[in-house]
Amino acid sequence: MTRNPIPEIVIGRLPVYLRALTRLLEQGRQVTSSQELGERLGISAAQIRKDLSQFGEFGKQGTGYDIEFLVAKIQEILKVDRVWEVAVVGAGDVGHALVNYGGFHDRGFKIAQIFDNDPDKVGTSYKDIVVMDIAQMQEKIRKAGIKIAMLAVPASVAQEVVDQLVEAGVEAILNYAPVNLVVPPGVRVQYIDPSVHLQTMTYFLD
Amino acid sequence: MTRNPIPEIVIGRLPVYLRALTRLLEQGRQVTSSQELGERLGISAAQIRKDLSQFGEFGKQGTGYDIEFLVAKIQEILKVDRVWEVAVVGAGDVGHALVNYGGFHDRGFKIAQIFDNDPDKVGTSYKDIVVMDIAQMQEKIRKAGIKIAMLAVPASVAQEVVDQLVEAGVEAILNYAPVNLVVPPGVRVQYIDPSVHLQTMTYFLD
DNA sequence: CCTGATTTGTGCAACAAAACACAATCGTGG
DNA sequence: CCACGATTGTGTTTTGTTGCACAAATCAGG
Repeated sequence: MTRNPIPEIVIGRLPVYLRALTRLLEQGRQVTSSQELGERLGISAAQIRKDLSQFGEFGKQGTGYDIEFLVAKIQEILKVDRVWEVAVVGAGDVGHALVNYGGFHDRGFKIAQIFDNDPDKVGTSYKDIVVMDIAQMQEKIRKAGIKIAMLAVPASVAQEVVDQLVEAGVEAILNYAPVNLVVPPGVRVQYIDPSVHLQTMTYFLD
Repeated sequence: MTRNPIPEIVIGRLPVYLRALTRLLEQGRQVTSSQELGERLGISAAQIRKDLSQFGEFGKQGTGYDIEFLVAKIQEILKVDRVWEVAVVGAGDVGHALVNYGGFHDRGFKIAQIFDNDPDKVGTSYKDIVVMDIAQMQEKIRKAGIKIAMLAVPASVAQEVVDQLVEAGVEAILNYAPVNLVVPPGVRVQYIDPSVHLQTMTYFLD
């Protein structure tokens, strides 16, 4: 039952469910329950059931959830039942690690383009992808119809690059630069800043 | 004024405030308001005021907040008014990028130890830190009294390493491995998984 | 010293999320 | 083919979070 506006917090949990379910599949499991999943994720069983029920009835009473089926459903909901081309901006250590990372392939993403403004880097290859000049970024992204970018540039130029990305049609940005970004409505940003993550934990240390 | 149990969601916003305030300081600003801060962060002014008021009265009516003072207060609250030694486990691309990253220094963290199980990597230096064998991890971490670790190992061994870290006294883990970790009460985990972050955004794409 | 423009801190109301609890359903084993 | 244990989906209750609105405080200018 595709209900009206699904809370964003629910959407945020789906990738976590998906990751755990995929792992169960790899372990040869065929069926699981909200209880088992909840124990593994530290989430209540009721919450998992309610989250999933927002999108349909995927389980069987008395039995649980067929993992393969549920994985397919969540992939469909999250629109990762396809492969999205992604652009990486910034060919420093982070950009390098992202390009080398093998984990995107099975999860709906493929790094298609890399950009940097350093002439020494432009033209070199990361894996089988040639680093392009950031001056060509907008044209290349628009031409390829890329909607997703990962931003791994210095904080000082992040906002400027974001403005260009948005103008080129990008609608989802994973930001590794340690600054808040201002984007127009309809464009989403997710933040990865190790210091921020660490600082949320130090509060609880002695 | 209520110093009792502060909601975790509030704690999670403080590092973001801190980052923005620090940036304002760098720009030479001395005073700001909840309204200005809110506009920059996409958060309501009321929320910022309420969050901060959980810890004390840091602003001045009619004037706003003295940025330097507020930065100091938030650093104190988050316990990043000191420098925490951090251990990195896994000397692959991610571990490498973390060690090279210059952004920890001013934000309360210092990478003090790196571990890997690859004999080819053990003994080599990343920056000025020598990669140590993971076999010595528990001893080294315990001896140094390290409470914070960043985990950048393959998913298949992540839980096993975490168990060792916890046993060695680590209480906060920033996990780059794409798996959910099970930890005892009192130990905190934060997750960084680019695919998960991206998948929360694809839902909203066309 | 008074007035008006700001801006904080907060009580209260509105909204959102999580937990509870249970009828309905399913599969199994006797 | 019946009874029982397991498990879902969901209406209701409980708990938590956010937004609103305003008194109180502050400052600048005349």
